[in-house]
Amino acid sequence: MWDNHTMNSSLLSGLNPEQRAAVELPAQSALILAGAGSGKTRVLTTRIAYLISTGQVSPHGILAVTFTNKAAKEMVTRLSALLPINTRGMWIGTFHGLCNRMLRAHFREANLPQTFQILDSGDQLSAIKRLMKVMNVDDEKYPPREVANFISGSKEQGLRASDVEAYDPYTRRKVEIFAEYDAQCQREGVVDFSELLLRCYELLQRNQQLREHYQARFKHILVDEFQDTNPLQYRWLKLLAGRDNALFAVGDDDQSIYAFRGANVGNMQELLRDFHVESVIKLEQNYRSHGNILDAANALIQNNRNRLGKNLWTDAHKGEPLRVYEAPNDVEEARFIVDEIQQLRREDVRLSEIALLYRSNAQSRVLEHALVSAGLSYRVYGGLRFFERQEIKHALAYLRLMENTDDDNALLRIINFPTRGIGARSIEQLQESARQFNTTLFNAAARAGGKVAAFVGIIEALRNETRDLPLPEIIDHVLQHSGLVAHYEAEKTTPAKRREAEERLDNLNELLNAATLFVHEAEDDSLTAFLTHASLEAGEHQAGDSEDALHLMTVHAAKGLEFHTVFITGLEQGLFPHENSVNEDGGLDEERRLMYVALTRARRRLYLSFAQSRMLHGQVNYSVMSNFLREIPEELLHWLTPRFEARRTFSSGSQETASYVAAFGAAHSEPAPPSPQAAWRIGQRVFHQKFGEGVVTDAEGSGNDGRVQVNFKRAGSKWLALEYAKLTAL
DNA sequence: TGGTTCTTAGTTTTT
DNA sequence: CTAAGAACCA
Repeated sequence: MWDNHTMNSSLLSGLNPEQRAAVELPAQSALILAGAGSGKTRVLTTRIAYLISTGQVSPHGILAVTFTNKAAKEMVTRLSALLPINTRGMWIGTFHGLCNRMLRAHFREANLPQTFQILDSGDQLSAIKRLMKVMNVDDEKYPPREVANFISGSKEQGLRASDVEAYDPYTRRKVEIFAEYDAQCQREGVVDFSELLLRCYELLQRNQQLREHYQARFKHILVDEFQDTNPLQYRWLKLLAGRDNALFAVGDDDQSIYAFRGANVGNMQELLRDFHVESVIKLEQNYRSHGNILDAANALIQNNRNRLGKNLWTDAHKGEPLRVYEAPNDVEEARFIVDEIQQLRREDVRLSEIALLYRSNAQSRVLEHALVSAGLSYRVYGGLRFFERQEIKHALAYLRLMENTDDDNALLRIINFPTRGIGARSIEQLQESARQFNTTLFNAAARAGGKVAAFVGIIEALRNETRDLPLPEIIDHVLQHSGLVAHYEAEKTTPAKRREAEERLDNLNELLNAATLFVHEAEDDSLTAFLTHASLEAGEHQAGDSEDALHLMTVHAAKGLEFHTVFITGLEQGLFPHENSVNEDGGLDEERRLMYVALTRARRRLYLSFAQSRMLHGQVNYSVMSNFLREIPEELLHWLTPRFEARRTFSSGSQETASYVAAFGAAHSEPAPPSPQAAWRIGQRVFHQKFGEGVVTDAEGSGNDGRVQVNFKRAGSKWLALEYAKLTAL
């Protein structure tokens, strides 16, 4: 036992009054509105430490939920630093991780096999495709992607197939697929991500004894990033909280950027009502950014309706203004960024302290190209993750099938990989026979003869040979004897292929390392546990983390991170905000929150850049500056190029114009002659040199400064800046 | 069965 | 443009 008094004073020292109030709240439900950089994680972990050290609850009675494994890990790390306790047995994890834990503990009650496997999004998609083939569903009319979203979306609303109300034949068919898909998963002993949550929710709902057990246990439930919870997650929390437990939710409605995937910010309002929350505490003091950056973020986000309301402030200096750069095109934008980074390096800013953010992944290309040319090292985040690589998925499929022969998904992935002469024809026969005998593919394969039976022999041999071996040895054995290693060794034919094959072999080796590490760190070092780990933690990044490199990522991926310098690139209408979002309701607001997240990533320096034209889908696209940039007060900005609007007032031939053209000539080497046409009318037929014939469908601005939307016969609908696009009336 | 060419689509995606 | 997937041929 330690001295409560000293422990508390050291715990609470350094907290501001609001943070402290949040930490010291009595045991009742609360909502903490925590702005960007306001010390949210610190409050969450200190709250846990406080509850434990004041004896209000034992570590055993805490349930702490996050969305990412990274956040969960960080919480554990920080907690261990605050308190001399063993965090191992504590229930701190992601929604999915915790649900998995409960389902494993009560697999019988949940009607699952002990070794049930978890399908990631890719596995789920292939399971759906396979099923749709069996059901004879037209995948043109029902794109598997959409069906997958429909199923996951329904589950995230807490709905089973039988609960979905379908009023049209189209939806009815999707519901049928949904029902069949669930039946298939059940047969095969697998669960997808949303099933993990729904199954756990149903388990607690139906099983009074279990529910009461956990309700009695978790007196304090703490949730991070509460604005990102979906309806099912919220119901799960409500169920566990029951009538008496305290739900401590931390979130920021202004940083809700996952509504497109089912997150429901409305949960924050519901929480206030359902839990009779008396204490809403706002954490508005920001410890991250300089004043100008926060002022810009505040000004921007004020344009959103339906906010809970919050304004960030800081004790820090105003700092520099935000630097704005208008480039003639995407390549020049990248070149500018490279120049600035080289300058920053001379000022001793480390590369790893600089982030290049963009709205969509495709934008990284141009940037990467410029960085490679300049010899600057960088790292693109959010690419293919370790456990999602083809060769890793293959290796895992062997392991999964050994563990659970009902897993048809796994079987289909490897029955002919490496190739062993089992083609589409044989597989079809196998599926037919499995259906006939109402059994799994593996069982059907065992009855078959020839190559198919040989495959069954391979799996059974692997199983027998690895029985009772430690995990890394199991994996090593499987890699060697499945033929995977030999397959990739044999791929080393041409130099180009050799590099690829070597990389894949390296990754397989890395899988072995991952398993070794896992055995050392995990409480449960069984194969099942490792496979679960592989599904739930697709694995951050491979080696090379130590190198000083720039960070390239989407704005979504940047949430929760911070950098000395941030470049927000591609600030153009149609790109950011993205045109697809503008049509969805609430879409523009979500885009604005995304911009808010982007702005608040920067500690000291922020660059905002946009390009007049950019290569998109292989065609040059012209666009105008993002409205989000217009929403930032002028006095916070420092334009590195002449301001967009200012140029319009130039009279031709003036000195200013001449110097401007000299400096930024690339895009203006062929200044568009003033169009004789004063304004384009909607419905006007026009001709464009590159896109051909089209019809004006919309117009903005006036005269030569505006832009028009033209629906081209060949090239589709486009927005064109009249200043640059040469349109002829037809 | 495996390599080729053709077609088509192209936001964001913690698990 | 370019990457993935399907259709297509050897």
